[in-house]
Amino acid sequence: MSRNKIIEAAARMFSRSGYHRTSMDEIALEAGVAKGTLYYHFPGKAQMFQALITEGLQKITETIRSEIDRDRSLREQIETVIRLNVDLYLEYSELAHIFFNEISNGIEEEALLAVRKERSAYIQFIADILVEAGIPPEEGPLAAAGFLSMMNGLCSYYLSRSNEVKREQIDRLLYASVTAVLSPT
Amino acid sequence: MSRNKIIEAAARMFSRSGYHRTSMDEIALEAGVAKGTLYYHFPGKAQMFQALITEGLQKITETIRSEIDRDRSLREQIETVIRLNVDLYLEYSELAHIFFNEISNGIEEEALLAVRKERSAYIQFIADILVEAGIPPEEGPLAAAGFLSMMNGLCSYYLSRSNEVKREQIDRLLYASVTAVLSPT
Amino acid sequence: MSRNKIIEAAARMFSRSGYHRTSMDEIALEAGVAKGTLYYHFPGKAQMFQALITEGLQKITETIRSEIDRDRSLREQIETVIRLNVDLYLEYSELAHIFFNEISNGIEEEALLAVRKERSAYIQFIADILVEAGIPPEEGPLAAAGFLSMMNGLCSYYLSRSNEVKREQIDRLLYASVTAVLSPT
Amino acid sequence: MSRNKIIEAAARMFSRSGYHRTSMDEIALEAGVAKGTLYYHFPGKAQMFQALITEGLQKITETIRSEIDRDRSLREQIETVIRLNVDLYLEYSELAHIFFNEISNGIEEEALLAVRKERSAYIQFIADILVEAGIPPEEGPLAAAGFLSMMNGLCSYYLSRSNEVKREQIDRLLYASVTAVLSPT
DNA sequence: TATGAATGAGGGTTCATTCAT
DNA sequence: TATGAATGAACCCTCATTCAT
Repeated sequence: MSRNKIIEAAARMFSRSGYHRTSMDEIALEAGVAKGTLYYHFPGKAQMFQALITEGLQKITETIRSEIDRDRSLREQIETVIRLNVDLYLEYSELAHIFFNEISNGIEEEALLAVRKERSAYIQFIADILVEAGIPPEEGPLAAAGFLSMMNGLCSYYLSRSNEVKREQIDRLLYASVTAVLSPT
Repeated sequence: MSRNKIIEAAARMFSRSGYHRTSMDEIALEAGVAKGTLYYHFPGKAQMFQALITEGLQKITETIRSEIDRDRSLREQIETVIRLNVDLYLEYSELAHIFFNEISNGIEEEALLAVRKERSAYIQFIADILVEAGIPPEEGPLAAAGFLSMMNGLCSYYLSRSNEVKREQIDRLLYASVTAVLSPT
Repeated sequence: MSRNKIIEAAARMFSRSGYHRTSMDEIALEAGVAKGTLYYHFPGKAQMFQALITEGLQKITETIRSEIDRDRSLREQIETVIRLNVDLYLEYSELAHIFFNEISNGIEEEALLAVRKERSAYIQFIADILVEAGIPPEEGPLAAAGFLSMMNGLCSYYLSRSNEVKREQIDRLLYASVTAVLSPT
Repeated sequence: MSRNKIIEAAARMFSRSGYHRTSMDEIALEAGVAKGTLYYHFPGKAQMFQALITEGLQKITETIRSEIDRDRSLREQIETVIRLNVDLYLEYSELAHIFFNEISNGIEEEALLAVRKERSAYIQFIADILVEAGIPPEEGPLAAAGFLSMMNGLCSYYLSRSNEVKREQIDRLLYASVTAVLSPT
């Protein structure tokens, strides 16, 4: 079906050039369909982006959840969450970047709200894991937001200076931060 | 002089609506000058943004440096760095957001590089403080990048949910993270 | 049969939103058929409009003719023509409006000509009645065109200002105009 | 100034092809300016149309008013109003047609209201003249609307069948109608 | 007889930038 | 030093129509 081709093409293009730099023409070209086809499947650019985020996050949360279940110790669980998030970020860096940060720009209001909701849900998803790991419940979402942003920043830095930084450092710094928050002095 | 009026107007508008949502017309209107005047003082929008960032950061680094000098203990210095950064972020949130994240969009290459350089310099500036505070030198920049991003995320979250979160929590979480990195287990 | 459902749906939609504001999607939706079905029954939008007009007018002229036959006096006949025309206009205002005026827009040439022909025929139909009522034959069509347009304008005005105008005024003004033309000073 | 060139070009194009059939590209081409220039002078197509109508009507009402003042008898005044309106209609037929009828289509709400207001004002302007000539005040606007629509229809018919109809017939029919309304039986 | 996914030409609009004054 | 009219490439979106099933 061309809907999938479009979603995938859009993910590629957004991840490569960002939301605004990617034109509908380019997405159509990349997907190998006519421009009008985009509008047959999605009401507009913003809603396409929204669908892409929603459907992507669903897969991601499912993956993380199932991987965590296999782990025994708390430490392993946290390490898995970190590892999977970093993996995903490094693979879809630009898209993840948009998801975490760039949202507020020129996206249509309704779709923007939907994406924000998606983001809140993901933050809550991470927060729940942190709470289970021992963080005070009322601080969970904030800590999760901080964790994800930090990851975002570390990965960005890593991608632009991969010669100076090793991948392990990212995981280690994140792990240190998280455990610091878990058992505050 | 018009130049200052423009810089200030641009800072206000960018901070209010973001880089792309702010048009040159709006900046001219806000500054109370004609559109052409913008191009008399700056080669283009990107360069105006760059000037704004450069000049703003100069003031900021100076402020932080002088405030730190007054502190005695290491702990006080770190707390000051955190406090000042959070203060600035909360005041110029959107602008800070752009500075830390949104850079990759549709900004002209050359100016983009210049802004990235500024950002690297600021990260290095924070890194130097962290190194002085005990972090291994080769990890300074990455840790600083992580710290700034985390602050970014925490403040964003705080701004959108100020009823659920207290300002103190931000500082505390940041402090915990930083110290965790300073003395890894 | 689908064809009828489509014609009726189209009449409703055109009457509600006008020819151009009504999309083929909307007609299909209103008719409860798939979009492709429209093109199974009609070569295109314009031809659908044309069919709608042709078939509608046939019913209308038959109605008027049979109603007139029952009347005895000239005065009654004229009053009946006026009353029926106004009734129809007020019921299918937008459609009637299109029929009388809006034809010249973006309708395909051939269908446009067909609709114009229908309109001429209807004008001639009214003209014949007027001639029978005493108007000079060479002036019949022009007078009929004037009569129909006037009705059009009066009804439009009435529909937009129904609180200021009474339905009877329309009929009265039309009657006065017609009789003035019948027996010029 | 190019604003005038644009208004004139738009009047020509709208008058030739109607509002919807005329694209902004065509107007720009006809005016000899770049497309963007249209948007420098007008917020959009609808507002351009609105400006065109407003400014045109101003000239027209002024012309009619000054010409009427020279006439002595009531009869002359009415004849003048008829003559000038018909003249104008025949010169800018399509534009006048749009002004009187096509308004309701795909024009932006706000501009649409403005044009409707303009039309109401013009109807009132004609109504005032009719009232002065003896028509009951509460019937003035309706009669004026009827008069203008009739003129519209007669002129349209004349333009499409100029070989069958003489210009004088239009004026005569209109005069007969008006006087019939002035002194109802 | 009916479907609906796919098309692509065409339309209105935005906006950073230029330049004569 | 400053202006603002003019530009035009780029963009998002609409919609009548086609066609394989």
